[in-house]
Amino acid sequence: MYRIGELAKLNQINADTLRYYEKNGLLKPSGRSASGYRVYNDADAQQLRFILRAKAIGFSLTEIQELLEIDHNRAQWACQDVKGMVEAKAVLIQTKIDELVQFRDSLQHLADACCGGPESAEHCSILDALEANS
Amino acid sequence: MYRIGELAKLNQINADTLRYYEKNGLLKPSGRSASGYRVYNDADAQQLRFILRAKAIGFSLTEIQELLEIDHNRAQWACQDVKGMVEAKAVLIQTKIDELVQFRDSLQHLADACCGGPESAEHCSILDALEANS
DNA sequence: ATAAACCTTTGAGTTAAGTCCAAGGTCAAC
DNA sequence: GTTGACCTTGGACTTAACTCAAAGGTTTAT
Repeated sequence: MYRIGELAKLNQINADTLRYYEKNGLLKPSGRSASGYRVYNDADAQQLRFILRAKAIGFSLTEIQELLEIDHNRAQWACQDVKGMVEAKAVLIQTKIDELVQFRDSLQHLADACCGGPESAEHCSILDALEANS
Repeated sequence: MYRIGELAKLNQINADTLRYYEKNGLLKPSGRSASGYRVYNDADAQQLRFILRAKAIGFSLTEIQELLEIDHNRAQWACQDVKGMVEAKAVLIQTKIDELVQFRDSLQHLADACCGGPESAEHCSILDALEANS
């Protein structure tokens, strides 16, 4: 049994984050104390670790909600559903990687063409490239 | 001489975006018509292309503002200042790429271990991995 | 008995880069 | 002389995932 601050500290997050997760349907404490304090049990703590692990992997909170729903009703889902979600996410990430690689290459291209010296930037090739008509 | 809608259309952006750029000090129209309409000249149009090109490369509007400032005062800056900015940005992007590659590998790892079949997810290795204690 | 450290709720603020809306003024065509 | 397309301003809204503040109640230690 944990109080909110305790559970937060154990997982190195902010108590506000736990309230936020509750408001968004990700983690509801199993009970409340007589005075209204949130009380989390071990199952709650485990679910929180599920959430944080999935987040670290890169899932959004909305996606995590879907994963939790599946996890709580495993019998009603097929392995391929879950694998499909993960693979779709992988494709998205790959797209993002490709974009960034292209971006990095553009930058590298600009930097490579620049003398990089202490001279005035009057004729800087980088600025010229950005100025260029066309 | 262009009016806001004209310049926007030519560059395939929204007129609101031009007003937003003005508010944020990126592009001030060189004048106003008698009735208060924004009037952009060719130099303005060229600066807009500078902005859009830098944005396509991946710079944030704040960074573009810095680039513009340098561009407008080239004599006061050295090539190495500009090159430094570009290279710093490249390092940041590389870091982001590394993170995403790691994320993608994590996902791939999960997906590879999953049978992906039409069977119930009762014993899905992906969900198990997220559930795992430790 | 009181101070410190915790908890409660509601609601607003944060970042980035726009996008949309309302209420109204202007311009060109027919 | 009146549509319709354009323009003006100010301000609110969007997404994601928190984070903070205010005003007050509870618990724990001294």
